[in-house]
Amino acid sequence: MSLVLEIANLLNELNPEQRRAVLHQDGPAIVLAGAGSGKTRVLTTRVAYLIKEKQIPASNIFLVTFTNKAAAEMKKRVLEYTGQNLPFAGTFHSLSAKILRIEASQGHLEKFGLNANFTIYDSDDQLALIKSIYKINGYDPGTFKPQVVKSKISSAKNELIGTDEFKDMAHDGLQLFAAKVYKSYEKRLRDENAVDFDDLLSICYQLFVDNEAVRQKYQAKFQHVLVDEFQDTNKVQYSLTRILAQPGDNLFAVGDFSQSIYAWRGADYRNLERLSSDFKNIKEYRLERNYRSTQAILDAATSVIANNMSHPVLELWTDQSTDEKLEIYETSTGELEAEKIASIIKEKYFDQLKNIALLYRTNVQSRAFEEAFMRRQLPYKIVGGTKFYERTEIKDLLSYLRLCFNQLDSPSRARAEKIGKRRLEKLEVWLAKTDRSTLENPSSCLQGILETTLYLDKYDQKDPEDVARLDNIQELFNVASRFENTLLLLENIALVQDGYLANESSFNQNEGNEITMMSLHSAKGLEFSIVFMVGMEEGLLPHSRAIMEEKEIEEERRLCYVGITRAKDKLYFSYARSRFTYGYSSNSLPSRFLSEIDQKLLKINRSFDQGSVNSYQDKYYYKKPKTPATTAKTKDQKIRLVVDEESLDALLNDELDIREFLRK
DNA sequence: GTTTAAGACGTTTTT
DNA sequence: CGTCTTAAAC
Repeated sequence: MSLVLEIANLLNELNPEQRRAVLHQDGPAIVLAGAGSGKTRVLTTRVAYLIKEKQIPASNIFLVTFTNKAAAEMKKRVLEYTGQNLPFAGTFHSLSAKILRIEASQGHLEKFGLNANFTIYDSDDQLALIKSIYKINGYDPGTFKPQVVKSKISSAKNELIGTDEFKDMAHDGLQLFAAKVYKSYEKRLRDENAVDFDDLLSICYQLFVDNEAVRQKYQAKFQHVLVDEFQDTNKVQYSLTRILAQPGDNLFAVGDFSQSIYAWRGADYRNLERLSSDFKNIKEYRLERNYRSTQAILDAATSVIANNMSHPVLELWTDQSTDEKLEIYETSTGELEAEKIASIIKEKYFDQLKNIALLYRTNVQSRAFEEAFMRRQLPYKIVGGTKFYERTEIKDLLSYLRLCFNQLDSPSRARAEKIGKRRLEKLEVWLAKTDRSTLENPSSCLQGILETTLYLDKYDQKDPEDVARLDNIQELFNVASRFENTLLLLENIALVQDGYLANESSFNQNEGNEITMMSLHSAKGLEFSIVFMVGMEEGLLPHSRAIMEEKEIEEERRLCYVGITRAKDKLYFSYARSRFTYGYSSNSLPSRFLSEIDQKLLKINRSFDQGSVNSYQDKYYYKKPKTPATTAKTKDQKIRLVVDEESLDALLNDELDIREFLRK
């Protein structure tokens, strides 16, 4: 008996809407898939359908996602369904890198100054390169910060804007300056046989545009192109997708407007709409049945997101009815907010901590909760934070490793010089007399580096922090031993930033009984039985940086929507009436998003604890605006402009910076 | 080359 | 209030 499931069985498990999408025939399709509507299942079942029913070879399917984790999950499921591996399933970046490696070895990337050994620069390397350009040219880092210039260059590349075009478009000092740096930056990359993250996509696209033979080769190969999270594509990703889908236009794009939360990285949800105008014959499918949350949670999510005017929203529904309300907790201060949540968890959920997620807008908010959890001995883990490959000791060793294969790699050289000039000299002597096969073996290369440079001498066995570093180095050895070739190891590390590959065992879901804490951004794609959305305040969610622009408010609202739709059974909101930020304590207002939720769905718990403020006026809160987009805005603006006595005093006494105050 | 102190700054971060 | 960067001092 075969372990491989029959396609009919797979189709049987789908609802009619899902099945219609999976059975889409040739030509372009767009699938608007709401949160928790089973989009991964639809994508993977469709791939199985293409392979088993349509006889499409697995290697002729191009399946692209945004994270390595999502790609791994889909590959796994397709393997279960069909018994076949998908060689071209991955992230935009990893798939582009794969294509570039192949073409570089054919000499097709010479015009980009790249040979088959090209190095991939990560975000730190990019910054190092830019700083080095500043230094050489005597640019002042105070006038235009390297970080800002870096992001300008990055967005230009994502928009497929070259150095000349960028210069022509520049109309202010910063842009003119960035144009200069951009030009030198590109030259340096080419001279150093290197690409940055953005280049992986833009050079791949450029190659397809310039080289007809190469383009046709891949267009013929990839008979079907499937894209996940299409609302998060940027211009170069959109263009790549389009060009690869030709000539058959067998493009299957899955996405959800309401979950677009990466505009600041160039993602443009309008790409979903653009599909409909670029492909006249496109078929649209909608998945609105939700398998995750209770109806109350879905109604809350929908009532919030319905206030977004610039994109369509889905109406999620479920047959899981419940009369369980969503709860709001108000406390007087940020510290008490953490105490309150910690005590609720301790009392009600002590035995199911692993089902709990605590979500916040900014990472600094985690601190108060960590302290409160520790006091009550509630175990927790934080998702995000410093990544494995971003640690000093790992980056140090990686720079040595990279120098073994590309001596032109300036960020690695600079780093190695910083570790010690003598160490670097010894390394170079060793490199000259060591044969290629030793270098290509990851373990012996690393071993050789450690023996030559005496790098481990930097650390003290008695210092606990250093012991942790030594452990990390051991972990790097473990990762290295799983690769046949050092170059492959380096490429993997460059493309897998979150290091889940390094900690596979600990990454395997929550085996321990711990509360999971993370930012709202990190929570996308996950689900938890019990969710706490904390810091529901104007200034935090929506973030103070976003409150001036309606467009940005809408992105914050989508972020709120993403948070709400993570919850399966129970959802809590909390906010504090005053909060310490940047050393100042300031009064805060409940988030406008709370007022957008139907009151009937909510249970409000106010605690009139110590420090209760008299000026608290509940008439301003929790009133659903009649015509959301406009009244909500003016009402909130009115509130914001009121200067309370406390702030006024502080302002007059110069204790409070006016900008600080206006930020709220 | 390493340590220390003053100074600046403060959202999110799939690759 | 913290963290990180940079300059200045050992």
